[in-house]
Amino acid sequence: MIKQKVTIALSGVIAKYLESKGVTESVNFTVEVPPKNIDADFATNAAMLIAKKVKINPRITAREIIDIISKELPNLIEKSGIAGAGFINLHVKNDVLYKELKTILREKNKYGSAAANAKKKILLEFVSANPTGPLHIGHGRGAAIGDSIARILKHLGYSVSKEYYLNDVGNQMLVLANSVEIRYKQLKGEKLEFPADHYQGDYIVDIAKRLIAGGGKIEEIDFRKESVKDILKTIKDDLKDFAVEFDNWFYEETIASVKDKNGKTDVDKDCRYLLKKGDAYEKDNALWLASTKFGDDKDRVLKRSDGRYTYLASDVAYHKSKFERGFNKLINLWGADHHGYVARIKACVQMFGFSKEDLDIILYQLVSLVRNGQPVAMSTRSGEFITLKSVVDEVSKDACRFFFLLRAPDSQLEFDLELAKKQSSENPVFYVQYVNARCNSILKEGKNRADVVSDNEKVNFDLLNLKEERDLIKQLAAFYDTLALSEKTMSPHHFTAYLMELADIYHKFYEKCRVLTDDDALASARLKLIEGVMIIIRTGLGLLGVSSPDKM
RNA sequence: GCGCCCAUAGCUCAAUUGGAUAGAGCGUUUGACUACGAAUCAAAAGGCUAGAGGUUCAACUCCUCUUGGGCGCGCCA
Repeated sequence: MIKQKVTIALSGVIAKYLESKGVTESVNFTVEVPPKNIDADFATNAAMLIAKKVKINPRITAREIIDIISKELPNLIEKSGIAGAGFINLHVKNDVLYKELKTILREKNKYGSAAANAKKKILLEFVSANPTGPLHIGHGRGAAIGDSIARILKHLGYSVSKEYYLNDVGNQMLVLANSVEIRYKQLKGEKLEFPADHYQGDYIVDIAKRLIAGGGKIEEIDFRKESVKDILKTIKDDLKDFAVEFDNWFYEETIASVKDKNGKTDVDKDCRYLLKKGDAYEKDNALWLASTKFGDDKDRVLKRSDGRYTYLASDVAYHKSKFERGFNKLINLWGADHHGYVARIKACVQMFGFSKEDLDIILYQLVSLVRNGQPVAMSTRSGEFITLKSVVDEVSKDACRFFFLLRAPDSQLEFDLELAKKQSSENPVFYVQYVNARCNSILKEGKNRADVVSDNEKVNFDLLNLKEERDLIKQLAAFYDTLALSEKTMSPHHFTAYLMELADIYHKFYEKCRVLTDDDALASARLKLIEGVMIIIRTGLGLLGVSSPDKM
């Protein structure tokens, strides 16, 4: 958190400067890592922003601020200078870097956590694919992004619960049950036509086969329950192989079918509540949600004129239950094809007395599948889908997750199956994992030496003063910034970029600086640096759900 | 027709959310293993950030329009 320290120290300096100029308002300056060609650790745009307010040349303002910095922050800033239109470039003292490295060595995989965040209870809902078939590759992207966001938020100290919402009632389930039943009968020798609008996949036949193997009379089989159970097991297994586990599986049945002693479901009660409150109304024999009151384009039907509820009614009750269970922050990760749904759900949480900021909806663009440049059609109904499992089996869990997390959620992702296979040997994930393997070898070798010092307090960190060593420590500390950025943007892809850059800096250090030199003191210090690299690489890959093998 | 997302190197994508000379990987070309792992490193080539205006000291980033793609717009889920 070096950058944070610099930022805090600078705000003090700048407040002082503004006061001396008689300015009462504050400026929203930034501290950033300058481009590679600039020789400085950090840069701030403060002078340019202040110059505008006090109407002085920014370079003069910068000069005056630098004077205060050198007087006030001698323990933090080694030197500073003016560049370009009025940037202030800052070199931090080496001691600051060493102190941060020691913090990493001490806190290990907890580096970057903030205990104060624990009181925020977050419910992260993702995947939530209908249990009508195995997960396909698009669900895989959602699973990778959602799981990684959960890991990042947990690392930051938040209390996070991962939830899968299961649409186990409704029309689709009847079609599913019927699909299995027809296959069942066909297997039993009945000559039946299989309807074109039913689920075509082979897994339907597999379920029917298992039911036959289980014995029992056809009249006694609940095809809906059995099919959901079967498919759910497949989904859970596939997710597990993808290193994704949920804390809770929320069945739609519990709010839409389960009745209390008065014969009412949660959906009944919530709709009545909204009607009473005036956020729902009756028209044309149907019950409408007055979502336009909260910015939706049009009002939506909750209950059809024939008395059946819509899918939305369940979803309204579901979101109410999220808050009722004590969560004060909701995050929904949806495929971009659901974007039309955002306004109405945002409206409904507000009807229940929460602010629209309490619900964060992240949309991820769908994956378009390509094989050798030819688009592959993806539809659960057609049966022509590529399952998550097949891809994971083909390119490995680590490569698959890393690949999905390489891109920002809102960029469309083209997934070429042949390319993915090819990348199993060239994928950047191996570039990052290789760092860990190399470090591990060195540490192992280092343990054979009796002369190295392992006590953090006795190691002379001052010996780490080459550019490559400073760069490496700075990058380790930037783990902290990457966490903050990922939280702010709700996107894990910053971590793949960060880790690749860390790997790059490490490999350069490796070429330039031999760790196990004859100089015991230097070897000891560099071994500590290696230890720090391993901590960050392992923790960072862990946030992506990617493993860190010691050998490759 | 309306709405949301996107357009950056030959390909797939970044760019610390408005900062300095727009960066990686793959692919192409050239070099480096007699010390800790060559799954690596060093170097070259590759760009009018789709186009046109505007705001700003500063625009890939914000605003307007145009073009071209993806998705959505049901008393379906």
